[in-house]
Amino acid sequence: MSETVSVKIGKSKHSVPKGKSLFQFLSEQNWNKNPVAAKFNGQMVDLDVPLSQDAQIQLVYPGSEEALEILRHSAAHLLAHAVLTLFPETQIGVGPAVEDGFYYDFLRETPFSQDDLSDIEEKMRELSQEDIPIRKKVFSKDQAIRLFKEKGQQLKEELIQEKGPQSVTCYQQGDFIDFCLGPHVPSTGYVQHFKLLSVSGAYWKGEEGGKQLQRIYGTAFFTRKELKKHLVHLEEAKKRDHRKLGPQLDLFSFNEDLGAGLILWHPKGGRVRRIIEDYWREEHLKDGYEILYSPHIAKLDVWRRSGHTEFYEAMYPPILSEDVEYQLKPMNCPFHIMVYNSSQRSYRDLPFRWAELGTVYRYERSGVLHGLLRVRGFTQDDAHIFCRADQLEEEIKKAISLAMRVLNTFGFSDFDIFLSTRPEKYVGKAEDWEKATQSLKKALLDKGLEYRIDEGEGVFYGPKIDIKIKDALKRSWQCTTIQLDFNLAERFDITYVGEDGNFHRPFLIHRALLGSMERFFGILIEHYKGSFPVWLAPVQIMIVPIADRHNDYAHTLDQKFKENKLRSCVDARREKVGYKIRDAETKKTPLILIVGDKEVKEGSASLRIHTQGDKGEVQVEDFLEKLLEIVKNRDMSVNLEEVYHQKT
RNA sequence: GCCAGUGUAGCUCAGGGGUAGAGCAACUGAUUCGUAAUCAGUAGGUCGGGGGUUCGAAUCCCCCUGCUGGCUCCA
Repeated sequence: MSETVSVKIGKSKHSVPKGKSLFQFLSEQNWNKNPVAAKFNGQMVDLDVPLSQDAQIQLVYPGSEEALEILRHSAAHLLAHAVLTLFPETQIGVGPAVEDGFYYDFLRETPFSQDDLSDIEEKMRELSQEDIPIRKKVFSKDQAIRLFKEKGQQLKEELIQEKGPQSVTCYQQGDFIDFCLGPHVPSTGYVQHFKLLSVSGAYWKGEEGGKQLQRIYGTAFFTRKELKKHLVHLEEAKKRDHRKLGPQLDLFSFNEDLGAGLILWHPKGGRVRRIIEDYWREEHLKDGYEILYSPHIAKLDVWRRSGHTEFYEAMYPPILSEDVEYQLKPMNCPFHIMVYNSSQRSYRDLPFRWAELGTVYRYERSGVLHGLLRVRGFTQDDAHIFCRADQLEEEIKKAISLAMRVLNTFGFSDFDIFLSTRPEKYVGKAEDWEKATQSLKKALLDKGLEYRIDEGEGVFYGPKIDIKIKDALKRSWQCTTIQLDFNLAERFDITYVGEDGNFHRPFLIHRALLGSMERFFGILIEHYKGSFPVWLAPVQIMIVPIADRHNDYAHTLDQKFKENKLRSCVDARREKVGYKIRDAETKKTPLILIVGDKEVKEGSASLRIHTQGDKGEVQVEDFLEKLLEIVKNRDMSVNLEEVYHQKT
């Protein structure tokens, strides 16, 4: 008589012969859905787990995040399997599932080419069709080391040596075996809808100076449809690429002769930037900020004192002037602190809120430069707040509100907020850290904002709040940061005279809302796909006269708009209307006004809205009034429909 | 910085040892036109820069530079 165990799968109870694998049991039951793994008393396991004890089992089905991660992990194994089949001399590194797919690192004398990639993908498909069972194997550490040594897999050998426990789990599919914790899908046939995307370099164990490996990236899904959707999404992202749209829309450019990471803002980009800056200033003044200006260089000693020479790598070498070394500024902080220290401050003066659009220069290594998002010269929307302990919480709240208000206006309403707390190595007093961290938490709580705590992940000089915004494609971008700085406060010995007549150290809050003008502009371009809302668009209205005889009227309208501080333009070229409209549409002009005989006679214009098409005739005064309202309110939508009733 | 790929007209791309090509854009002319491309013509390039191999280099090799995908970095 064989022993049985009692297992509860979901809500149904079963009595099963002890030791039978879950997979086998499910097959016998003709389980109609296709799980990929299971949770055995809460622990994630493979489906072929032996049912050796009474257990509560939850099956993991496609559709869940966990299942997708398992699938992708198995896809990574399939990739390595294919690579070793085609190129047996290759050594395999590590191959995890990542955010949008998976990768596997390989060590090989000749790097993989694009052609290799399609061969590998082809081989993966073959192996998938063979539907090879994936089995978990447990070895002793010594056995495992010997096994991989025999296979010439030194990287794996090294990994097991370093990380392997006494009993080492491996996964085998056919003649491919990998050191891995799992779990995995039951067989290679589960991995069907995948695509290899790119090859790149990667360092062994992520250590710079370590061995250079070849990393192959891919993605995998449970259905063809999902895979297709993801690939379309990638295409969509490409179409929004600000590096493409920027020069196309004549917003900015780079120039090889000028140098890498240095931006040329064109007139149209300059317009948008000015509008952003004007708005930025307006909001800051509302919140009691003062605007500062500071130089682009300072004596090297300033940066020695601030600690930047010591902690900060990304500085350009000093410039020598009359035997004194000067340094191009990578930060604005010391300047603001010097303004603070320019006179004795009283507790009555605080808080100070000082903001500056400060242009800084950082030596970013060539390989990290990326469009407007990572450059060598950029303008931070910086500010420093000096306040007393009793003002701290209020000041943080104000800064958060300002950030939210500004970001909302630009059309961002989806945020990820992070609070980083004290790391092991830190400067300043522990009690100040505690006080500051509590204030940050309280401020977030008060604002009703959800946030995640990165325990011990703070920078050495103070706790901070980071706000990441999500754009139209749900991609996350770091913009706002609100940081306490105990380091500079001490190094520059900032003080105020308190009510008690003694010197006290104020809290120093460092904060940026948009991050940098360049970066934020890049994000905006991608968010809006180059089609800016009316209040931001470099050209808001394109006036299109149908024939030469309508040019005068077109110019009259143009003049009227300009007098109202609107950005309009007349396309008086001797081209057909269709041509001019197409041109304006390609340039993503939000509003197009067409004027012909009828409009001249009636003092009207025919309105066309970008991507929405013909909206019919409008009365100019009426249109102007409504447009001004939209611009004044900084209405994000280009859609005039709600405020504008289409004439029939 | 590292690994790999890549740079031909303003843009998109063809040409891969034997006189540099197309479409769009630009310019000129004709067309005066009603909601995403009118027609014809003209001009435009040290093929990213430098060096080498060769009778001859856009093409092959080396160095530099920019860009792209990653890695590392982003106190």
